[in-house]
Amino acid sequence: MVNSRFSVAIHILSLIATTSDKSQLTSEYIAGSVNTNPVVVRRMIGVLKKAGLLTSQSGIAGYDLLVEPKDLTLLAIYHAIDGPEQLFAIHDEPNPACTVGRKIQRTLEGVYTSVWHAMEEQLHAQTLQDVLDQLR
Amino acid sequence: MVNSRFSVAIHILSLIATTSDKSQLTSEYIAGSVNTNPVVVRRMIGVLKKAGLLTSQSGIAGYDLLVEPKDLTLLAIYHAIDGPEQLFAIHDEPNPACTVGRKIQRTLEGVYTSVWHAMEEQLHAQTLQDVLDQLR
DNA sequence: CCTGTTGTAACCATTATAGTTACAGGTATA
DNA sequence: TATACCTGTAACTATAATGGTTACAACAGG
Repeated sequence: MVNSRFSVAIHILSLIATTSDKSQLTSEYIAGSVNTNPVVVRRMIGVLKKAGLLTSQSGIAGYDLLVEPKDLTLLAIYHAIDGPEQLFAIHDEPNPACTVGRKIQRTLEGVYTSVWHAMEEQLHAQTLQDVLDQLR
Repeated sequence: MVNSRFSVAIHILSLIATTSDKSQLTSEYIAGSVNTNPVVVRRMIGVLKKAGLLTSQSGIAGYDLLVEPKDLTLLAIYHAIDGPEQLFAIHDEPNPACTVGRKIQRTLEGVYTSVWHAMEEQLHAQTLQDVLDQLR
């Protein structure tokens, strides 16, 4: 199982998208909703900021989305947090002297790539707005 | 990224399917091809055996597949090794007092389930025989 | 100035992973 | 039977990832 950063990122973006009172929207408040530490939130927000999904100003509470929720696909969020594109690890240095060992890595890469593409399609088909609609 | 057990399992099954000289097929030989420790191999084989994919006999070298490679889907292998069905972790106990926190878990579960189903389809569409064909 | 905030670096506890040692017990053969 | 080789499994360990935490510099606004 992959880490929970993707879930946390979606949670944070949902909060930013739905909270009207910006002065309320501090990293501490967000951390209270996510149930984690404010630093974890600020760290994640830093990543999302670098990816161009939102802005913030040092010293001032509040964050602003730079992309409309309906235009922000979950895949874009996934890329923003630099989630792994390979879901399954492939063991290192199988024996090249063996027929199987020699080609297994390339073969598995092919398999996993097709799996990954299927995932990508799903993530591309859903937007933050879809998530917000389901939170109602 | 998930662990490499799935890759190792496919590697092991490929070796068993393609090695004609059974007396050669020891856990040490397999470990040499996978590039790991014989105990890691035996441990994995124990799991595959419990799942009914192969047989072995204590004390005797060699393993036998119980399912034809063309009938063994990668999804079946994945289930055999009890791979996670949830790819992304969801953070624990978001704040129920918050609109987002209250519903985020269920919403994410829905999203991740659709993603997982897409993956399942891909894994179901490929068999061990397909892998063997690519190893040629 | 004082309070509250963001942005980061640094450190730590917990857990997962896979590698390793050790050994009990089965099998085959000289 | 003695020997050699194998499987099966428990137990331990080193390494790395994850996420929580402390600490503090820098900024904003009353």
